[in-house]
Amino acid sequence: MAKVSFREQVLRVREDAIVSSVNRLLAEKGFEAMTVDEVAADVGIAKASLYKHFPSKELLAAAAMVKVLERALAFLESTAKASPELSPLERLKAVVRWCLEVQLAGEMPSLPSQNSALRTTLMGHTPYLDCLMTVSETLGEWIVAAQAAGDVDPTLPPEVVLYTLFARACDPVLGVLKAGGQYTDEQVIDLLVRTSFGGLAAR
Amino acid sequence: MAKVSFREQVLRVREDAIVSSVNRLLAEKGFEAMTVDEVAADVGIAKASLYKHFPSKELLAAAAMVKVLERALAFLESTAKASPELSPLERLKAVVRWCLEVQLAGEMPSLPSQNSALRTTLMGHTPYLDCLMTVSETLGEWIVAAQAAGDVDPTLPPEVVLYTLFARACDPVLGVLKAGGQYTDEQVIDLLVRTSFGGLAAR
DNA sequence: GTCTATATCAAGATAGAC
DNA sequence: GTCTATCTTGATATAGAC
Repeated sequence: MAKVSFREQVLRVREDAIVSSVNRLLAEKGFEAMTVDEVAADVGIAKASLYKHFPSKELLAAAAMVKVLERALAFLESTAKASPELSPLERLKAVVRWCLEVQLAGEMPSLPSQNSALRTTLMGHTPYLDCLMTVSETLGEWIVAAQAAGDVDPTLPPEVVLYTLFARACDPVLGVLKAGGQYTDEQVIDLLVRTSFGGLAAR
Repeated sequence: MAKVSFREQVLRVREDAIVSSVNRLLAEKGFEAMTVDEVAADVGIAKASLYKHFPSKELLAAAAMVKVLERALAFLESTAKASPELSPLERLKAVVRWCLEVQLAGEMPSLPSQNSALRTTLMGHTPYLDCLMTVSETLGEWIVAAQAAGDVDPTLPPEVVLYTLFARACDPVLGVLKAGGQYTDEQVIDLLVRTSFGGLAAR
């Protein structure tokens, strides 16, 4: 029993290493440009071994998405727990800030919404769907609460707000500003949080 | 002289057809998923003929980008000319609206900012750079004017406003709302213009 | 489960006749 | 310039030994 558990732990650690590599490579190069050979080389195992753990490139990406969604979920829970005094709007801002930080750290996998093989895999991947739904529901509650409090525009459909927040996870403006090199990471994040919630128009 | 001109016209028409196909396929599937075979089949010519016109897949994409930038430029000029009474802010909103309309029409090519071969080609493609610069300069003037008029947040760096506007050309929220099917095209566009300029927070 | 070696195939690009 | 046929490469995936 102990031996089995040990082996399972070793497996888990290895798979964690794989998913971490995938996560980083997905963030760096995107799904199409990332090759399975690269992943194997990055992890330091043979490609065939990799395929024993994850039977396809699409499932590799799915695992990476699950991992980042679990991280997001953990952040949501810690925010709700550790900072109950924060208003729903402040929480939503914190979520966007977290998204941008993860992106800046090169840990936000970006998947093409157009790739159909990948889409099919994701739509059939229960852990992914579960995580995505949980995150969406939590954010949805915060959004509705923020609207009720008069902090988020109540005339916007909540789902539009939700999608707009999700889109911050792959906002190309972040990379452009970062590449420009004339702002610190903190300034870039502040600018994007401001434009997301405050808009471009003067108040 | 007349004969040469005629031949050149035929060539131009053919290349226009090619670029139109590329434009549509890029909008539909993205750069990586679009294959040169598809383009050739769509245009109705052999692949080798295609390569006589455009020596690489990257140059095909560059031509598509130039075409859409030229369309954008024409829109900017017609807006400035036909509607001199519009405020700079209203013009900027019209530009975003135009971007979203082109996207909804399936005519907005979307290129991955990560692909390095493509990036290299674009950065060496003078017509592309020229068009991009002209568009950027025109928009930049409108942005500064809108800030001076107190309509656009004057505390935002103009370039941040510019990049945020450019990003509307590949906003994933558009596709998600469109796919949801519960809004008309006009409603989707209105929602995105509102969130872009007004932000998510209540006013 | 891990490895080396290989099958398989899709896609960018080209040769050469007309 | 257009075509058919082919080359070449790179990448997903697998076979089979240990």
